[in-house]
This record gives sequence, structure tokens and C-alpha cells, in this order.
Amino acid sequence: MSKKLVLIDGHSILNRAFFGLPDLTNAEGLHTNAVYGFLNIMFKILDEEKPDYFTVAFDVHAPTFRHKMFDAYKGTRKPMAEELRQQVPLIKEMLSAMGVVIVEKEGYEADDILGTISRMGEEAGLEVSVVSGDRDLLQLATKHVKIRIPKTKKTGTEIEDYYEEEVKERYQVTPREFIDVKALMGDTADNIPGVPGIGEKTATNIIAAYKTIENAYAHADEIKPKRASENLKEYYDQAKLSKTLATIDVHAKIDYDVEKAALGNLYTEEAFLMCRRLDFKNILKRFETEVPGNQAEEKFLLLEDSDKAKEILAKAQDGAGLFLAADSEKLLGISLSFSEEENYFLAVTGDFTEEFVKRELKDKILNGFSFSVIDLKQVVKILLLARETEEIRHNGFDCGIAAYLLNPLLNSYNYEDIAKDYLNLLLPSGFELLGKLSLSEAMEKKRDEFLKFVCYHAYVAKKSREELLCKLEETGMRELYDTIELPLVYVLSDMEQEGIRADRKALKAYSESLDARIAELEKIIYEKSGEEFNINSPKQLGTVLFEKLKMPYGKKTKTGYSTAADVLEKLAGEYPIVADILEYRQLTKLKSTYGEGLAGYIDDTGRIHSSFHQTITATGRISSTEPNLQNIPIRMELGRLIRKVFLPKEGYVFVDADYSQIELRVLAHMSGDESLIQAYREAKDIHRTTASQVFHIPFEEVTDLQRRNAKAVNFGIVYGISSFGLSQDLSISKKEAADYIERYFETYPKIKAFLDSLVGDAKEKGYSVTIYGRRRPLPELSSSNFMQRSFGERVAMNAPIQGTAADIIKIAMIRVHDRMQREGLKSRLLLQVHDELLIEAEKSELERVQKILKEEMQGAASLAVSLEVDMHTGNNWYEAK
DNA sequence: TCAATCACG
DNA sequence: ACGTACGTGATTGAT
Repeated sequence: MSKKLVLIDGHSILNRAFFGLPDLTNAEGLHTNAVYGFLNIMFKILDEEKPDYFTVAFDVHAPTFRHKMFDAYKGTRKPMAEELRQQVPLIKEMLSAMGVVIVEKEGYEADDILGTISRMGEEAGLEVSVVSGDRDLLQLATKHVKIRIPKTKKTGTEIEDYYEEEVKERYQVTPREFIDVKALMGDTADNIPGVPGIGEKTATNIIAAYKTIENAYAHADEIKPKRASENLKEYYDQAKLSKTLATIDVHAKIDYDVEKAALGNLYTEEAFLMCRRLDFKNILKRFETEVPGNQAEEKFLLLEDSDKAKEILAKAQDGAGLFLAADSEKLLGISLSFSEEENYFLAVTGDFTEEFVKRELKDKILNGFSFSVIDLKQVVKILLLARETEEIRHNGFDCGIAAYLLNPLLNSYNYEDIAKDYLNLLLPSGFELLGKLSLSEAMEKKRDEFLKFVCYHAYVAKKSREELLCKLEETGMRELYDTIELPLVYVLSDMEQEGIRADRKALKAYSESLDARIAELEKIIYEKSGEEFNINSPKQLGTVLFEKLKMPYGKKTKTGYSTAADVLEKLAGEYPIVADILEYRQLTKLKSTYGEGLAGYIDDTGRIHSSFHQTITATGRISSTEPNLQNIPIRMELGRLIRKVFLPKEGYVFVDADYSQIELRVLAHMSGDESLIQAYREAKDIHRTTASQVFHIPFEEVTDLQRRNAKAVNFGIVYGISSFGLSQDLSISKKEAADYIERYFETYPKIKAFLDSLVGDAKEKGYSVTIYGRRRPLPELSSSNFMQRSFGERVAMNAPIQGTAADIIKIAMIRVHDRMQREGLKSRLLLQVHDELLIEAEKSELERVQKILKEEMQGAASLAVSLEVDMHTGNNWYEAK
């Protein structure tokens, strides 16, 4: 059998992949969709054909002989999208890393190179496949040269194949004649002019009959329709030129030795590293068999001998990797990693009991044992370290948090993510190993996989510590880690442990108090609309409102009409049913999310223990789940009432303290704007002051409307102002909104300059930074898509402000928590809601707690303006706000 | 599993 | 000209 040669039209396939796939970026913010799609098409073809030789051809951005002949040639082509342009060097680098031969030559297009090589290949007796998205290449098809055109479909990539025969079948002309067809009909993409009045159909008919344009010209009088006949005569010279332009040069002067293009092993170390860097998980899988596996797992050891286990635990030295394998509070055992060769899982067994392990481990840590983990909060929680001496806090290193600081945009910071990003190691994920099994089930049923899972946690924790620390130093975030994030782990653990008391009966009563009105509204809505439907279904609701009742619809979503509150509010005045729907929505939300939702989280001591997450948000805020206690209603009175079910324990009261406009104060400080700073120094109503300064009217004469507008502008500034956003918020025209913004910037010129500098600096560096050095990568800023780039700009303005405020309240939390502990108080920090702290204060400690809160929150940062704190006390959360 | 909606800062 | 405010999480219905 003859040998095979596969040729790929580099730019054409890269282009196809780029437009066929949604945008994709790696952790560094590089766009990667075209490279990824290219590799997938390439592997599909190589897997299928298993060729002996393989080459990729690229165009060079230099004039070709076609340009010299014809000025307009490709003259009107749009410049390549920035996201695609960036990927051209990436794919070349990748192919080089795989040892693939790349051919490009000044003065030629990829077509000419492909044509020349396929001719050479065929003459050497090879079977040739040419892969391209460009049908012009069909002229190269012969009995031994196959043109392959990949099409990206929903089901995957399908490939159309053309030998000479298939071209004839599909186009009724031979590959050589295909050029003449194109010369007649022209090609707008390549800016090749054709003959006016001749389209694809006529051109095909003419060439099918006369074979060439020269011969057709000779018989021009016979050609029908008449218009085509006349135009062919008139535009013959142009058609000849077009033919020359469209003809692929199969004798390009290139150096090409097919023997050097022998297909070798693509799965090189270098290619592996690059795929890892670009986050190509699916492609990395191909390397698994080729790249030497991780030998450490061969030596993972599962010990169920309690004496041995005790011995191993006792000899754990500083710097060990640690993992606690626990299933809902129940400890199954612990993993320890000492070195490449020494990785153990010590199962709880015999007199190596759960209690023994916890006590032993805790003692070691209290005596200075330092260790590294993926998730420190879990360890702090299980070993109850939160209220131990602050001196132990630096004993544990948290890889997850370090990795989060280095890139806060990732979805997870599991051991496999950290191994991939910081150890160049592709490890099986938790899901791959255990599937949906719980840890204890896996320990029973999937012992080998279980062992890998638990040992890899400790192994990766130990091994990545140094690299993570090094990167934190490099990026200037070591102090942020040491003084804010790490101590915060202990505070959050304590808050989770403590929980907040909730009155189950009161919650049930609240829930039931909504029932009658919900039922009533349901009935009214059915009556007014004339049918029964699911009001909670936006789809059904949209149909009823906008089709049946013919209301004018304001916005559309991807799937249909928008029924969002801001749309419905505009209709509520004219259509009473809309007001009912809005009220119904409000009540059912309160009932399902809060009334019923919260009830499920009350434990048997009557408290709710939310989880606080430190590695979720892009800006540095913390988040709260199961349940989310950071979004308990407050804005509407009916919702606000739910706060009455949150109670301090017997003998305690709630103290709630919140920062007054912390983000605006951060902005005043960071921008250094004297007017805004002065406004805060005068300690007057800031929104009213803004209105007075922006509209040039005395403070006392500011109307409520003017104040409201000024407040909206202040918010807008913090969000990364846009006139459209402001106009939406205030229901005014974009023009008016733009006017407000302009006047604002005239009043506070330094703020304008500051926001501009935030965007400028972020564009330069690729990330934004808070006062405390926290970074947020901004890949969107280099997008060629207006919408995405604008988003990036708004984020560049918002992230440093929101992030700095987040840093400050984290500092405050640590100071408040630690001071209460140092002073031996019984009062506890329970919740943080972004700019607010809720404390359960023992009644006799109330005054001290208030003093601590005020001092530590105000003293958390020293800005050009003071940090003001509003504080309220009460016998439930409703009263304390 | 995703999209729409709405609760909070 | 493009179509938007920044950051989250839970519930619901539809696929």
C-alpha cells in the first residue's frame, strides 16, 4: 500500500475553529478557542488517516505574486480579529512543540504551498489529503489527492471529502475547470472580479460545455443567455486575469523534503506543558499514556494497623502534607505526605480512634507542627483550632487560598487544579476516582481509588507549597496572604461553628402568614387573565401577558419575552394584573427561599450554620451558602420582617455594625479628590453634598429628586459608570444621564482621572490591584468585542474599589474577633454581610463589644477620610438594623 | 444542566 | 454602531 501524506491549510482551519467555537480563555487570559479547535480537527484527521507524513502550511503576511499583478487583490479584506491574531503564534508554537513541519514562504499563499507539495507527493507515489475550509482548493483534487473540508456541526466535526470524481459529481466540472468557473463568477472573498451577469449557475453551465474560458470566448456567440455572451466578450481580459489569480501555483519555489515531514511522536514534553498552560484538559488526556505517569502513587500506603499508624503520625515532621478524610463530621482517617516515597493514609481503626487522631494532631499543631493542606478551614473546623492561640495560625499553609489569590477567576481550587497549575502534574480528579460515591462508600468499595484520592490531597499540598509561596512573593501578595487571608480562615471557621439562632416556630408562622394572600393573588390572576397557568413560569407568564392580553413588551430574553420586575413595573400602572403578579412573585419568593428554605437548615440546637467561602469571588469578597445569610431581605418591609426570626441566645443581644458608604470613601481615598475628601470631612449627608456641588445649589436647597439622582450617580461611579446603566436606573434618557456624569466629573476632576488611570493601568498590566495588593486578572480588556471590552473597563474601575473595601472589612473581622477573644469575652462574631458585622453580645459585655466594634472597624484602615460605623442593638436582627 | 428571576451588598 | 451598570446564591421551570 502506498504511503500517506496529510497537509493542513493552517490559517483556514484556524479561522474555521475560531468562528465555530465560543470564546475561550486560559488562566493567563490568552484566547485559545481557535488553537483548541484546530488541534481537535487535526487529531481527528490524524487518528482517522494515520498518515506517514504530515505538514501544515501558513500564509505569510507579505505581498504575493497576485498582489503584484492586481492591486485590488484582497485589498478590502477585513483585518483579522485581535483574538484570532493572537492565536496564530500560539498554534505555530504548539505545532513546533509537537515536532510538526510548518511551511510558509514569502510571496506565496498557503494554497500555492499546498498545491506544490501535493503535486510533489503525488509524483512520489503518495496518497495525499489536503485539509482546508477553502473550496478553492478543490482544483487540486485528483485520483490520489483528496481535498477534505471540515464542517463544525452541533454533533461534532464532520468532514466532506473530494477526490476528482466527487468534484465532478458535485460541481459538474473537473477540478481544473473549477478554476475557470471561479474566474467567470468571481470571488468576493478574495476580491477577484468575475464577469458581470454571470453567477455560479451560468458559469458552471458555460464551463461544462466549453471546458475553458478561452474556448468559451472563441464560441462566445453561441452562449446563452445573451447578457452573459455580451459580457463575456466585453470582460474577457478581466476573466483571464481572474483565472490567473485563482489558479494555484503548483510549482512554487519552496524547499520541501517529504522525508523530513515524517510524522513522529506528537506527544512531547514541550507540547504537554503548552497544553497544560492553555488549559486543554481534553487534549491533555491524550498525553496520559505517552507521558511518564506520576510514580508517587505507586507508593501510596494504606495503613489499618493502629500501632503502625500511631508510629507514622508521631514521626510527622514540619512541612508535611496533610489531609483529613472526613464524611460529614465523621473522620475516616488522615493522609500524610512526607516525601515522594512516603505517603500514607492512616485509617481510623482499633485504638487509633477518631478522638485519638484529633487529639494527637491538635497537640502536635499546638506544639508548633507546621503542615500544608489544600483546605485549611476544614482542618481548623475538625480540630477546633479557631479559638486556640493566634500563634499557631502560621503553622498551617492553605494551598487553596494561595492559588485563589494568584488567580481568583477559577471555579475550583481542588488538588488536581493546583497540581495542574503549579506542579505540571495531571492527576485524576476526585470525580474520576470516586464518581458520586461518598468518602466512606469509596473506602469500602473502591479502595485503590480512595487511596489515591486521599493521598493526593496531602501529596499535592506538600509539594506545591514552595511554588505557591514563591509566586505570592513575586506578585507582591505574600503580606495579603499572611496578614489577611490566613488569619481570616480561623475567624470564618469560628463563625461557621457558632451559627446563628433561628426561631423555628416563628419562621413557620411567617411562612404561613403569607399563604392566604398568595392564594388570593393566585385566584385574582387567574380570573383577570381568564385562564389557569403556572405564574412561576416566565414562559407561560410571557405568553399570557404579551400574546393573550397583548401588552406591549419591553425586552426580550434569549428564550422569549422578559417578565423581569423592571419590565413589569412599567406596565403595572396600566394593567392591574401586573401589580398582582409582582406581589405574587414577591410573596412566593419570601415563602420558598426564606420561609421554607431557611427552616431546613435549623439544627437540633436551634441554630443555622452557614458556610462562608473565601475562594469564590473575583473581587475578594466572601460568599455565604447553605444557606446564604448575606441576602436576607431588608429593603421591603414585608421581607424585612423575616429578620425577627433571627435571635440572640439567652442572655445575649445582637449588635449590628455597618460601614457607612465604605466604597465611596475608598474611592475618595484612592483618587485623592480634594472635593470628595472635604465633603466627607464635613461629615454631612454625602449624596446631598454631591447634589449641591454638582448642580451648584446651596446644600439646604437640594430637592429629594436631586439627592436621589446624585446618589445613583455615586453608585454608578463605583460600578464603572456608563450613561446607559445610569439612564436605566433613573428611568431617564441616555443623554440626560451622560449629562449628569459629565457634570459629576467636572465637579470631581480627580475621580475622572483616577478611573481613567485604573483602566489604563489594567490594560497595561492585564490585571487590577487593590490597596492591599489583591489582583484581579482582566482578559476582557484585550477583547476586540466592544461589549466585552466595555465590560472589562467597568470591571477595571470597580474591582479595586470593591476589592479594597473587601480587604478592609476582612481586616476588621480579624481585629474584632481576635480582640474579643484576647479579652476573654463570651460575645461572638456571627455574620459578615460585605460592609456589616453581626455580633451576638453577652449582655454584660455590651458596652465593651460596642467599643471594640467601633474601634476595630474604624481602625482597620487609615484612609484620607475617616471610616464611619453605624451601630444598632436589638433582641433580634430586625431590631438591630 | 441551563436560563430566568430576585434576594442582598 | 455595538448593548450595559459591579459582586454574589437559591429557587423555579424547562430541556
